[in-house]
Amino acid sequence: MGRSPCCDEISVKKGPWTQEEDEKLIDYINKHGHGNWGTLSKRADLNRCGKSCRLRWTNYLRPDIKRGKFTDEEERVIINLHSVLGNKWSKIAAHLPGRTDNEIKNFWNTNIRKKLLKMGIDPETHKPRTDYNHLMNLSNLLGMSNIGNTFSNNPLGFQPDITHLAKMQLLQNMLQIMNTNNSFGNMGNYPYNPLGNITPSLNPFNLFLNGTNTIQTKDPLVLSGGEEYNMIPSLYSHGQSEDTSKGGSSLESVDYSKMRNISCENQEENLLPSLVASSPRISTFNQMESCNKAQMSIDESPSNTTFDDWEKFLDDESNGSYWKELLDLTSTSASQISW
DNA sequence: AAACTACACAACCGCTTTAGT
DNA sequence: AACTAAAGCGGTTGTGTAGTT
Repeated sequence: MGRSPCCDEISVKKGPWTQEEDEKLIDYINKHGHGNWGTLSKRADLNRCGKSCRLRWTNYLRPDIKRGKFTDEEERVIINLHSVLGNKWSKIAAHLPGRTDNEIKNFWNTNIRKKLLKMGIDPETHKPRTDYNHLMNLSNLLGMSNIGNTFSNNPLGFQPDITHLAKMQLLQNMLQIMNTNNSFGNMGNYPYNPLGNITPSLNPFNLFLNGTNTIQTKDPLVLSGGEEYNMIPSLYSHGQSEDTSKGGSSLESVDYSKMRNISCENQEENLLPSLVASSPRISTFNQMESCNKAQMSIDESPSNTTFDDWEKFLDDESNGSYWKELLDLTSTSASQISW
């Protein structure tokens, strides 16, 4: 299993490919196929490393490569697959005809990743972020936006969707924490109690209610989600649209039901927008496959945009009293946890 | 207009896996 | 089974460009 000989031992050209080089490579492969990449570079009169030739061909020159922006549906597929497969770009790419692993990886790192972070979702675990600094920032944001809303002229310049976003994130994070309450009750399994140094009177939910942050910590507190909690709301949980599943899309059919760790028995009770596995990579595929596909809502709920359902869910109630009620409820539940 | 910044994407690097002997 | 070369893969870096100050 030795390493392949390094190209820099030979004096080969590096850096961006010229049009002339591209033409030589395309011309050669069209006539002879690529065969051995190492010998190809010499035969095609390219002063390039074989690896470089292969990469240029597979990532750029191949005729079946799909160019242009990723569609919403492609984005959704990528996110869903990533939640199951992790950074297995080539495996993800296998489900997106015409897209290369490199392209998907770049798209993820420059686009989706940031988008998820902004929404309070950890792009690695696909769980809501639960570090307290993040929650406190949201809390402050909410508090400030409430102040802003009391003035007709909105001196802080907050836009409604900022408030909206902050609420969405708060809700997610609260649900995440509530879902982990079993773990808190059994902290013996954890190396430390993440909330051990917060006194009961400083129940974070009470702080969120007021939009204030009175906890002073030097270091960020990180909550461990543990392995046991079940379902969390997802902002991107829809699988393919109906159109796709009927073959209306060029995307290869993806059977998410075989990939996800979904707690089937709780499925019917859940009134929240559709859900995604909270810790998919922890679960085994056996568990995933034990779920009856018929119980899955993910492939049966077409959505125009990735986040529509969550937004509808949040928009359905008038803001103030609803959120107060919800937060009160959440606070009560949370207080039963040993803070 | 110049300098700076952020972003997108192509390409490289080095490790792992696969296939052939 | 052991070894090697080639291919595959994922993380990282470099570069061009658009947007902002």
